[in-house]
Amino acid sequence: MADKKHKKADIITVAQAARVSASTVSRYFNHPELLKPATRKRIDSAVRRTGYIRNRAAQTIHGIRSGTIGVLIPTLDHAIFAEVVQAFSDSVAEDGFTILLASHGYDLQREYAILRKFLEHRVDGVVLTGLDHDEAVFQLIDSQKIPCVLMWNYAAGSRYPSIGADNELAGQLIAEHVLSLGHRDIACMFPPTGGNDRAMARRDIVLSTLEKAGVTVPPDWMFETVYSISASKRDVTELLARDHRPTALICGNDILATGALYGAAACGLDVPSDITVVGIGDFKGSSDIEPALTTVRLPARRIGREAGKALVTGIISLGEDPVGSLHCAPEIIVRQSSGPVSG
Amino acid sequence: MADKKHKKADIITVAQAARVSASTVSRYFNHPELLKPATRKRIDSAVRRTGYIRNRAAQTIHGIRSGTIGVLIPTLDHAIFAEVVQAFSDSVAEDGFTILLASHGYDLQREYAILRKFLEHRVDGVVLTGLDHDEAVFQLIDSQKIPCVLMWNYAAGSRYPSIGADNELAGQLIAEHVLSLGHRDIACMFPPTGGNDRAMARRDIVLSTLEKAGVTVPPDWMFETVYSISASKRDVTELLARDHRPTALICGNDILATGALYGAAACGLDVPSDITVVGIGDFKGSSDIEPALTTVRLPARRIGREAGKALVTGIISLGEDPVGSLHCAPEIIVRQSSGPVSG
DNA sequence: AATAGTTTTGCAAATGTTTTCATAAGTATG
DNA sequence: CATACTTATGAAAACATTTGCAAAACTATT
Repeated sequence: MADKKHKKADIITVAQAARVSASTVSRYFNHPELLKPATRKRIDSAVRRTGYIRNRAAQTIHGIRSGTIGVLIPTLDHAIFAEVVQAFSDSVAEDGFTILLASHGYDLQREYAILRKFLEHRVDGVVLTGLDHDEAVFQLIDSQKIPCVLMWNYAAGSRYPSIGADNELAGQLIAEHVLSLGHRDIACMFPPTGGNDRAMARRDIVLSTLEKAGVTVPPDWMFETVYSISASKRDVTELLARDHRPTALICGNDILATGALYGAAACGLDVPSDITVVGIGDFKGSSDIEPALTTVRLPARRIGREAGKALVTGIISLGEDPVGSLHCAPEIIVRQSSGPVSG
Repeated sequence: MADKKHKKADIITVAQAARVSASTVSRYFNHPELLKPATRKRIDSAVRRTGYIRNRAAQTIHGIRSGTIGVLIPTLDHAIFAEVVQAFSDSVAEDGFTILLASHGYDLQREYAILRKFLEHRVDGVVLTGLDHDEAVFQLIDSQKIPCVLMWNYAAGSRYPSIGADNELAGQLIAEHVLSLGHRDIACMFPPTGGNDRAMARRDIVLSTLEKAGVTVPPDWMFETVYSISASKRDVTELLARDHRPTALICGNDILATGALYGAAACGLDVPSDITVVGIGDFKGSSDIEPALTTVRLPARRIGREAGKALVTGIISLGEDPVGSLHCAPEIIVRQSSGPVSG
């Protein structure tokens, strides 16, 4: 159908084909109601014949929105982030936005560089993951006066509107649950916390909640384990082989907890009668694993959706009513992997 | 640091601050070697003081590359796609490209619309997932003369260079493995195949491989199960409750196989002595689950990386040497979930 | 110190749009 | 059928850059 000429069709090509001026073609796209129906039809056919595709770059230099949103995440390799991004993308796509996606792998320096690149592309808004970022990052966003939301975590006084779950609350909920079952000999396994405020907040609150109840986690029951089922399985296998075993294990996320369940199974121990295992996140498989995992639900899809809606609102009504933070509350999900301390 | 003026800084603001012309500032970025070191320093400081950020949109209308690549996937919710995208993104980021990401949810109509949007943004190249797409999609890409690769699947005569695994081979490998263990009573569980050439190809080749060996799968042992651990667990629980049970179950992907393992455990059956369960994909947790899953590895990271390298090459050397297809061979991974037929 | 050659810089045109303003074409009113 | 509106269209300026060409500023050579 498309008469591919030598050069790609521009608005002038279309104008000539339709025997109108370029301005009229521009109006055809932006204010079609201003055109006579007959002209509209003529242009319609010309667009089709020439295979014209609008050039957003040319529009963007007029201060018109680019229709893109920059999404900056640590990594897609954690299923939960993939889920958030998917929901976010679907949400903003409804309003015609496309996402520019990049991951920094927990490297704050890279985050700054990526943000700059986003701004070069004149994104209409940006989403960062988590609350803590380099001060330079915040200043850059400030200086560009571009809408921004912090997704995934929630905190009342965040530097930009935050939309997500309160991680401290999540950690507290799971710690209290374990305590309420009577456990006192508790081990903890968290991912490395460098550059990862989420993991850090969770760990700290878990420990302080336990301490408030008079429970101290001995150093050799504190594991820093990379985000991987096999690493967790390995560490847990090692832990459970020792003479003195904890009665409960609190994991910083469901992936670690999954590995822990596998590790316990490999050691021939029963969960929860021999040991209670809990996670944080409520990832996809967590309800189906045997035994089903007790965890705290972080509503990923909802967070992504709400963050998308909020940012789009911020972009469309630029400045008018500033976007507010939104707490998507975490929720304790008690399943079979936790039970009262036996003995 | 950035003196935020009222309006955002443009190249002219910088030029004035550095007491040079706009052209010189442009050269500072694009051909710095043409400038006198002293001028360079002056501009450097001006850029810093004004907080100037280059405008790629303005560059792009000069036919300069936009530095973006459109990535079109079915969904991020399948961890394996997230992994491919992550690897792809990392790969092209090395050459300064940023990805525009969108998912079509297996809706071919939406795929066309998204592609158009990508082209409006003047992406330098596009990646589609899988081999089968609407003819209109291919024509659109043809007409724009833009580099394209088909990622994830491989097939010799694909319409555009394909970089991925041969799904037929993957299906054949797993079917042959199960047959080689002596199984004859075999059930199959595949995801719905509508609009999903990968799943379709896998299913068809599995069935035909079995048939070639004289094994026919009865209709009530053919499950069409949505991509979810719980759905699979449910269906498998139902299957295993029947009087006549298969000795092996071939699943279209590792998620379904994981659910099947859980289902078997819930029914009190032992894998593999009561039933062999195999998957396709070798997803992240598959090696750690108990029992570890026998599957076919589809090298997601490698595929993403190679696709990225190939597309970037295609973009940079536009036209010169056309990108070739690349087969990232699937590989059978025998673990504990499969065993010889007993009985 | 004049000349030729080289390096550095600026001017102006070009890129593909949108938009303001002005003009041309219709339409209703007297 | 002239007049005053209204509606539809075009011309040209504006947007933020890059780039070809020409001029200016150096350097080296005599």
